[in-house]
Amino acid sequence: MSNVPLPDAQATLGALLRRPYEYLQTKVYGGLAARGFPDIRPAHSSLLRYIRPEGSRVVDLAERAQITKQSMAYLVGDLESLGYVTVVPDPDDGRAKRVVLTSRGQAVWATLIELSQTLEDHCADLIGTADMATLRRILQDLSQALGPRD
Amino acid sequence: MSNVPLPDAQATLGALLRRPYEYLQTKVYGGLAARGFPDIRPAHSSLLRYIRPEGSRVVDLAERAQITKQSMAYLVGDLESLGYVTVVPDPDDGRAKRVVLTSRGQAVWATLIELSQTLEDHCADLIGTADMATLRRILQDLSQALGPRD
DNA sequence: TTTTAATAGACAGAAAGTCTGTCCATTTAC
DNA sequence: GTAAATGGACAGACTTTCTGTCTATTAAAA
Repeated sequence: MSNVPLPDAQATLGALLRRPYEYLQTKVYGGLAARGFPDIRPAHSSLLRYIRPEGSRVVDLAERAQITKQSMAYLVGDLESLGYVTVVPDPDDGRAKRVVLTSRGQAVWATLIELSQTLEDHCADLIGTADMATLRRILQDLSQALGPRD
Repeated sequence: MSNVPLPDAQATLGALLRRPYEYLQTKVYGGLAARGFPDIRPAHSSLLRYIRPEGSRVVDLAERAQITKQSMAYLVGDLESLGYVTVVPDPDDGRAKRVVLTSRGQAVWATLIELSQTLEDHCADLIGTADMATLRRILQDLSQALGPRD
């Protein structure tokens, strides 16, 4: 009687988005490991995605990554101990510090972007460049429509 | 000199996929909480996504969700203690057990699907039904092209 | 200008969710 | 009928997140 799980949990929009997202995630972090950055983990992307060239404060990073400042502070400490970032005092605010990428941090950042591009090119090969362009366009429209922040 | 973070980590395909994915995730679990299921957490979706009406074994769930059987066993134990699933012996295999949704589990499952559909409809309103259909079509093609499993 | 608010971060502790490693019971294969 | 494979249980660890509290400093208000 109870044939409940069948309108297919695999056909939701969320499921469709998850598949390529996890593919990219796996390939990117695998690629980083293969290129000499085996200690960079997915959690670190919360910092790497939002850090600015001139350095960023912990609160700002936390807010953009949508996690608590304590969680971001943990990631900063972790990446600091791994040699990817340094923390320097903020010249404009005695309370604050700035998180800055070391040269190794810049290297990992550049590799991240390069891998992302390569992976996207691979996907474009699979579905065609026209569809990839359309996919990007629609996702961008959707992001915009969802608002800059919830 | 070092203007490294600027080819824009926010413009990658991964970033574009993440935005709507996290939106859906937030809204779905918020919606579940609002509808009387505040104890269902995102991690539980690894089980809820793959459980079958006739019940599923832990190893099967783990394999489909791409986590270890120990991790899946943890989720099973958790959902069992919350009253969403029960574990019954597998009639065909003395070693095995079957994880089965309780009626409350079926209720949360149905609510999950309903929320997903409502959210997708909302997105379709934002970008138009034509674009939503195209988005689905392309994501489905991409999933297919990426292969059934890595 | 002093007092009060808000802000940036540090520290402590806890919890969720994942992993590895080991073990037993049962089933399948030779 | 023994050996290998399989489903699951148990123990322990680690990562990543959270809440709560605290200090130092800055900004706002009196």
